[in-house]
Amino acid sequence: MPNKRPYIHVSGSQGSRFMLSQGVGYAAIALGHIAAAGGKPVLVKEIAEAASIPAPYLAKIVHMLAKRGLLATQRGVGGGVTLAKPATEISLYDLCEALDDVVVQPRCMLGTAECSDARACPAHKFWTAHRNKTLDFLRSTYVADIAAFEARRRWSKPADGPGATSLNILPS
Amino acid sequence: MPNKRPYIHVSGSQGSRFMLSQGVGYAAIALGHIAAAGGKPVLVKEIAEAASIPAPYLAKIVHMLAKRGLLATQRGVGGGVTLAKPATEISLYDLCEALDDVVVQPRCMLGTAECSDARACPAHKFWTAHRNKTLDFLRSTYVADIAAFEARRRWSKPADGPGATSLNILPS
DNA sequence: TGAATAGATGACAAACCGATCATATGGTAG
DNA sequence: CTACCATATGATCGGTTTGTCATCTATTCA
Repeated sequence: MPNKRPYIHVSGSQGSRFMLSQGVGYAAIALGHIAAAGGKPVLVKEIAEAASIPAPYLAKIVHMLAKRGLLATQRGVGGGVTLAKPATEISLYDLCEALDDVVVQPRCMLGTAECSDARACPAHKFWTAHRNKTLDFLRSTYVADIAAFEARRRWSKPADGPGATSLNILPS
Repeated sequence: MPNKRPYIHVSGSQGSRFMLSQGVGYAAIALGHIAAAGGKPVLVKEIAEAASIPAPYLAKIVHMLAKRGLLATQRGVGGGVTLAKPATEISLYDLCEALDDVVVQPRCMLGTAECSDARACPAHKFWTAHRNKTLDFLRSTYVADIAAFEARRRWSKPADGPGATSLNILPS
């Protein structure tokens, strides 16, 4: 339905620091779709069309997630993609790990190589605490939450106020 | 002196989401050095050697910051780089803006194009609050703070505990 | 004027991410 | 066995950031 692309399509790496990689974003939405299907295999093509994600690229992400044990794929007629474990047991953090997002690697905010509690950069104290909050969110947000959020939004009025934005997905 | 490089040198964009760009990190440390010189012009080469930053790359960053009005450069004998305004008036946020770091651009955590209060992605509420804290830190941390932090660390024992890590640079 | 100094500038390479295309491979159904 | 379907896989491309190199230009000083 939406011919306006719901993703920021950027050729090249283009940066985008301070957000998850595009791949993890795609994965999060895709797994939400798969979870919503309730165990029935879903085609990569279907997901790609529904979420306006480039299909060949999504196929590679799906393949990687299958290799890492988060998805199960089945070729041939009647095949498709299913979750390899319950939607309540796959967190955003798991997706970041599986897709090697840099957010899971401890990095200095300023890029210094030797940055630790013992030898801190000027931003170290802030960044350590801030990063922990990021990881807490990723570890406590599950594919099930994403599916529930998307399902709820589908019943709310689009572009609605509080109904569309108050969700249990939000810690603190 | 340090032949171990204090920066993570990565050829290529390599990602590094969830930190500032390498350029902003270099700029922050470089301006700390310049501020510490107390108004005397500092050579790009000196800064580069002291901080183990690639000199030609630093030269470009310095040039950009000069174009944006944060630094003043002077060629010829006795020349070098000085701050164009007081160290207490140049924030990390200013550096990010001048160097077009993506942190200053509002972006959805999951990369969706249409993400707003009205049409939120599952991470929107968390991310909005989290991002505001990031910006608060950047806006309230100044080149003067960096210079002071580096100066203090120089007097502390290297790799020391609380003395080296407790600093006024940390909000909350 | 000429030499030395120091930043300015442009060309270019490497690495990575996002994306696309074509083709191979593994399954199911008849 | 054959046709068809759906994922698997590899080649390739464009764009961005980071980094290197060579050269130009501006300034100072003798």
